[in-house]
This record gives sequence, C-alpha cells and structure tokens, in this order.
Amino acid sequence: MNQKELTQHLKQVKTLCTSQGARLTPQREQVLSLIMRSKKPLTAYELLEGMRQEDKTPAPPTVYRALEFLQEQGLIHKLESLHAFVGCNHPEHPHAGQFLICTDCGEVNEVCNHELDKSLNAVEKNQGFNLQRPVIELLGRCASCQK
Amino acid sequence: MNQKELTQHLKQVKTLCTSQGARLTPQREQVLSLIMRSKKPLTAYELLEGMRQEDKTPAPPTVYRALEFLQEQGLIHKLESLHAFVGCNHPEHPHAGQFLICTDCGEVNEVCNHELDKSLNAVEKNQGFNLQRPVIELLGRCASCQK
DNA sequence: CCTAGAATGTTATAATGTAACAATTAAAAT
DNA sequence: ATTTTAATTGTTACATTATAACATTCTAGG
Ligand SMILES: [Zn+2]
Ligand SMILES: [Zn+2]
Ligand SMILES: [Zn+2]
Ligand SMILES: [Zn+2]
Repeated sequence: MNQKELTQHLKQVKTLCTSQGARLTPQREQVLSLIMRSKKPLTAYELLEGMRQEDKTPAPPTVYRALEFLQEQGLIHKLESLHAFVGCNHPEHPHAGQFLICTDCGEVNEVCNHELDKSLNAVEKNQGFNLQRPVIELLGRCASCQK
Repeated sequence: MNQKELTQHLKQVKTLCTSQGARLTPQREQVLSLIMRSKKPLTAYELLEGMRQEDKTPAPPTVYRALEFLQEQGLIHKLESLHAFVGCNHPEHPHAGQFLICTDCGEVNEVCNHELDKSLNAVEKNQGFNLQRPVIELLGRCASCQK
C-alpha cells in the first residue's frame, strides 16, 4: 500500500472506529500504518523495531496491546502459522480471513471464497460445532513463484 | 486412546515406518505414545515434562527432533493456533489435517471433509496457487459444550 | 475541576523454538 | 569382523514470541 492509499485507508478506518466508540490513538495508528505499508506480514518484534525508528523505544506490551486492539476492530489479521500480522483491506464488515501464503516470496493474499465458507458451514452443521474463529492459512507457492 | 488401542496403533505404526525405511526409535515412540494417550493436544514442553516423569531429563531439542520426525512420518499433526500436537488416527495415507478445536473443553476432532477439500482445490485453481500445506483449524464450541 | 475508566509505561519473566557442536549408536561397506 | 559412514542423541547456550503485574498518564463525562 502506497502513501496515498494509506492516507485514504486511515481516513476510512478512523471513521469506522469513531462510529464504534473505539479510539484509534496515535500509537495504534502508527502500528496499523506500519502494517499497511509493509508488503510482507510483520511480527510483533519487527513492528517494535519499526516503531523505534520513528519514535522512542517502546516495550513489547505496547505493541502487543496495539495489535490486540487492531484485531478486535478487524483492522488486521494474525497469521498463526507465521506469528505475524497483515492488514485487512475490507475492515468495514467483520469477517474471518482466508489466506494464501507464498513460502517462496512471502507474499500473502487474503481471499474471500464463498464456496469455502459454505464448506465450513457444512462442517459446522454436520458436527454440531459452533464455529467462532476459523483459521484458514494456505501455504504454498504463488503464481509468480512457480514460473 | 487407551492402553489396548495404543498397543495396536504402535504396532501398525512400526510396520508403517519400517516400510518407509524410517526408524521409530524408543524416544520417538515414547513421544508418540504420550501424544496418543493424551485426551488433549500437548505442547513441546508438556511432552518434555511427560518424558521426565518416565525417564531422564531430556533437553528441548530432544523433543523437538522427535516431533519433527513424527510430523514427517504423518504420525502427528501440529496445531498452529495452539502450539501443540495431536496424534493422527489415519497415518496410513498422508494428508493435511482439518481440525475442530473446542475452546471450552480443549477437545480436538480431526475431520476429513471432502467438500472442504474441493473448495481448497477450487481456490488453488482460481488463483494459480500451488497449495503445499493447508492449515485448517476451526476454533469454537463442540456439541457437548453447547448444552 | 474532579473522577472513573481507558490507555500507556515499565520491569520482569514465561513460553516457545533453534543453532552449534560433541558424543554415541546403528547401518553399510570393505 | 573391522572400518567407515551416516543417523541419532546429548548438551549448552541462546533466540524468538508473548504475558503478568503494577505504576503512571491521559481522556471523556459529570
Ligand atoms: Zn480481512
Ligand atoms: Zn511467491
Ligand atoms: Zn491426520
Ligand atoms: Zn467442548
């Protein structure tokens, strides 16, 4: 995400937070901004490093708290298989993410496949399971890296 | 898994390993045995603790090596969202696991849903993605815990 | 202003995972 | 059977990821 897109995104996100009575403080915004600008998912400690370059020297809880907030607001997703975080491009309606993760170039692509959703619903129904948080992370090689 | 089932499972597994030219050494068998006997997924350090009760005092690399071997042989699965390991009941034909994980009671249920598989294949095809390791972990409440 | 709750700062530590190299053991070759 | 080789295990140290606990500061609402 480039500077212009970022500015636009942050404006949207601020509106969104305000409407929810959630406070997108400067620190939280800084963490979000670092994540959105990155081409790759970032770990908590990479974010800490990023914050240090722009700012003072925050301690781990600072960044973990910001990450918790951003997840609650649906502004970022955590990738369990990478211990890293990516921004969400469609935070306006809450959703669980489905991710294609390239193990070669590190690119992460958030998809939204309704067939997959249906299958998950079917599993839920079959098993009498109440699904609350699906973790769908598809690791492999992206189209470019196969060439 | 009870003692009788375990014995039976270990016998099968030994045959399987032998046929692959893989060596299920006593340590590896001990780790597998701890995992299969447990009702809940176990973390590496819980396994270390378990090994210490039966044996000497192994260091972390010991258990991580055993876990790596067991995963390679398809005898166990790692749950990324829990940093923990569960046994596989169908190691005879290799597969990626699909898991229902109850956040109340901790029970983990490995399912094998072909609709879900199809959806994954469709995503692969649509995106030109070469899927190598799907991580499918469905967190929520199991049927019993909803009552 | 005053106060209550939210957010942040700070220190310490817990939990998870790996690098590097030495010692041992088991398989394979001679 | 002995030698050679590769696989496995032991050991130490450390890297990475994450949280508990408590103090301080800030902010919104009365
Ligand atoms: Zn999203
Ligand atoms: Zn790629
Ligand atoms: Zn399995
Ligand atoms: Zn349950």
